[in-house]
Formats: sequence, C-alpha cells, structure tokens
Amino acid sequence: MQPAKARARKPSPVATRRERVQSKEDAIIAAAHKSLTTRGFAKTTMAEIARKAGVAEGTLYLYFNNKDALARAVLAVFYKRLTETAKTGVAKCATTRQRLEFLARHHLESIIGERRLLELIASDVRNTQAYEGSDIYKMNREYVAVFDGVMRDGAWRGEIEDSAAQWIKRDIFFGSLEYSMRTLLMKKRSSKKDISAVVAELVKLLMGGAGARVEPISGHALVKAVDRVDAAASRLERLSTVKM
Amino acid sequence: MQPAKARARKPSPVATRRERVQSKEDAIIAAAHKSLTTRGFAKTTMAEIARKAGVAEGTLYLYFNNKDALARAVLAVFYKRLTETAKTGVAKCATTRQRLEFLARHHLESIIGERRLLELIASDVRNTQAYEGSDIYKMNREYVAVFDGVMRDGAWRGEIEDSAAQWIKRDIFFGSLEYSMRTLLMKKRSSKKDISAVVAELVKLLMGGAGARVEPISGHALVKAVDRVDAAASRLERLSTVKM
DNA sequence: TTTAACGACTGAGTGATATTCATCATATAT
DNA sequence: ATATATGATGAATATCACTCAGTCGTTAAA
Repeated sequence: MQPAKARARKPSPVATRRERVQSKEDAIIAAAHKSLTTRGFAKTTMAEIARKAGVAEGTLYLYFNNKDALARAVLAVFYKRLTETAKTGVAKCATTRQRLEFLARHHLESIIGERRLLELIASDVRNTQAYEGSDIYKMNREYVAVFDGVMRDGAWRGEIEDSAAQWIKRDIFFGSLEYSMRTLLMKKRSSKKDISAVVAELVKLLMGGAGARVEPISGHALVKAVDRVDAAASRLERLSTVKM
Repeated sequence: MQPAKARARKPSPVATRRERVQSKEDAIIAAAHKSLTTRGFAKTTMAEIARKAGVAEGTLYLYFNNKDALARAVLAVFYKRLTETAKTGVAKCATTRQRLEFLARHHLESIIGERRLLELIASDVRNTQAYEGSDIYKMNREYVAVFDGVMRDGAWRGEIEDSAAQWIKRDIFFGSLEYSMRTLLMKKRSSKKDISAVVAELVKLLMGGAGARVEPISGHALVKAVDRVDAAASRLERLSTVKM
C-alpha cells in the first residue's frame, strides 16, 4: 500500500517538495491565526506573521496575494472546522430541540473563542463587491446549511412551526447569537449560565414557543391584571387618606 | 435679548470665532461621514477627508486626536440622530406592537442606509478595552434604552410576556436586524416586502409568539375591568392634584 | 502706533507598514 | 555537470497616519 510514498524518488527522511510547501503554508496560516485572534486585524503586521512563521516577509506573498487574502485563508480554516464539528454534533442529537440547542451553544462558544475573526467578516470580506462567489461565501453557505437542514427536518417532522421564511429564521438565529456574544464579552463574570439562557430562549422562539404557550397565557395575563388592580387600589387608598 | 451677540466686539457680518470653529468641525465630520460611508474605514484617507472638508491635513488633528476619534465622532452624530428619531417615532405609536414594529423598521432602514458605520462599531470601537465608559458606549445605552422602555411598558400592561431576561430580548432584537441587513443587501431586488417580513416575524416572536394569542388577552373580561379601574384611579388623581 | 502674545492653521517631514522585485539557493531534470 | 524551475529572501518602494516648526491674522499690552 501507500503507493504515493513508494513512488517517492527520495528515500530521505525529509518530506516531498509538495509536502514541504504545504506545511509552510500551514505554518503561515497558523501564525496569522495566532496574531489575528490575539491582536486583531489592524494591529497585526505582516512582519510579525513572517517572524512567527519563520519565513521572510516576501515569502508571505508567494502564498497569499495580500494581507486580506491571508486573513481570508485563516477564516476559511475556521469555517471548515466549524462546519465539521457542527455536522458531527448535530448527527448525535435525536430531537430537533436538542439539535438546535447544540447548534446554538456550539456557535456561541466558537465565536466567543475566535471573536476577533468575526471582525474580518464584517469589516473586510463582506464589503468586497465580489463576496458572492468567493470562497468565504461558499463556506458560509455550507455552514448555515447545517442549520437550514435541522429546521427543514424539524418542520417536516412537525416538531416546529414553519411559518416564517427560512432566511428570516436563519438571520434571527445567527444574528442573535453574534450580538449576544458582544454582550457576554462585556459582562464581567458569569458565562455558563448566561450562554444557557440565551440558547434556551432562542430555541424556544424558533420552536414556536410551544412548550410555554398553553398554561402561562391566561395565567400570565391574569397575574399582570392583578398587579394593576393592586396598584390602582393603592393609588385610590393614598387619595382617600389625603382627604381632599 | 441676545446678550451674546450684543456683547460681541465686532459688528462684522462674519461669524464669531467660536462659531467659525464649530462650523469647521461640522465640515470635517460631514466630510469624514461621506468618505466613511461610501468607501469604508480602511480605504478612506485623512488626506481625502481634509480635501473634502477644505482644510489642511494637519488641521484634522487640531479637532480630533486620530482617525479613530474622528470616526467615533461621526458615529456619535449618527447615534444621536438615530436615538432622537426613535424616541419621537415611538411616542406617536399607541400600542406596544406598533412601537416594536416602528422600532424594528426604523433600525433596519437606518442601518441599511449607513451600513458602513456599523463596521466601526464592530471592528474598532468594541475592541478598545475602554469601551465601557466611552461616549459611544453611553450613546448606545441611550439608544437601546428606547427599546427597553417599550418592552418594559408592554410587559407592565400585560401586552407581552416578560419571561426571558431583558438583555436577551435586546440582543435578539438588534442582532436579528443587523444580520438581516446583510442578507437584504445581498439580495438583488426586493426590499420593502422583505423588510416588512423580517419586522413582522421579529415582533411576533418578541410579543410572545402566536398571533392568535393577542386577541384573547385583551378581550378578557378581567383586563377590561382592570382598564376601567385604572382609568378611574387616574381620573381621581387628576382631580385631586388640581384641587390641592 | 508698535509690539507682543495668542489662537488657528498649514504642509513638508517622519516613521510605520504593506507590497514589489532583483537576486540568491536548492532541488530536479537532462 | 549543467540547466531549469521552484522556492525563498530582504532591501527598496509606496502609501498613509501622524508630527511639528513655522505662517498668518487678530487681540491685548505698552
């Protein structure tokens, strides 16, 4: 077996040329990833990346046309990994509710960890006129397709309402999570609990709010009404004691 | 009247020194706004802004410490205007549902128009360690407070459930809208209809889901009775304060 | 009136950084 | 061994945010 290895001209322990190039590219991407996620796009310099990767500055441009392209490459491996883990995670869940919960928590935790990469999407990639058709666009499509699949399947099984358009639900799902990330990052402590709260609420909304719908409706309104009667009574009492 | 004018040393028709400085600052911000919204942060140069504003490059630094600060100033006038129009718009709406619909549409249309400014929030401002306590942070707080007020009031009236934490609802609201913006910008045609669809769905979710739920609550006999007690209390209050 | 001080402003100059390119090094092919 | 192609280099270039020594007009003081 291993015909590729067997056909190698050189019996030397060093890798083939192609492998060497590949590993160098990997090293560059890894170095760029580290700098981008720790210092952000604006503050990372090509010189810094080159140093971390152990290559000359000019070498970076043999592998990537410019800083943007390098950042996009970093984003690409992030998306690839994100999509893979999302797919395998969903496959392990039995119900639609569990799948959505997993996807939400998975997305939220992932983007909290790599928050700085989201800058790139917002400020850089999305602005290019040629975003559609780009690699990043395709990867994004593939990633959100996981969510779409779960929702479609859930609707087919009758586990969730499918009233609204799919793209709207998708935007609500990912939009809420990305915005929540900002809030969570600003809160000093707490995390686990807050993440769970966001996930639970979001899933509840997307599932149609079904679980909580039956009882609370009349009960909820009733409680509110009682509160208001109570408040109104207090106001009346105050008036009467003042004796106008 | 107009003691300031009367006290002015010079009767000349030109503006006072302070006014001249102010109008120059306005010109700089306007120029920066134009460049930032049309070309994005990275591609606008200080030289370009200076040219548009009709001042020397060095002058920009008399008014703003650096490019970031100038961008933040642009963001500030955007927030100020956004908050004002949001407040006045909400005041004109009678029901919670209408208020939320107005806020959602208002936010979505505004950020579609000034989409490039959102970059600044995401990629620049939010990264600074000192974001809390900054002017932009305060303005953001004031803006989202409009939404918070509407939600709180709606919960008080019993028009909406207030099961989830307020900050979660807030993130869902603004997050969904900002993400939807991206989708809407990528769709070739259509706008009005899609905006309405997003707004409707989002409001439906925040109001507690099912459309059928709204009717029974307000139609409930108890709620009507509460309205009457509430109104009666208010009338008495008015009467008593007038007399005293 | 002359002089000094001040505030607003200028734009050539500085430093940092992305990007290029002439050149070198090594491996592969003949 | 020589030639060729591939990979790599880092000094040089271009761009751009930012600085600063100096100008100009106005006000205050002598």
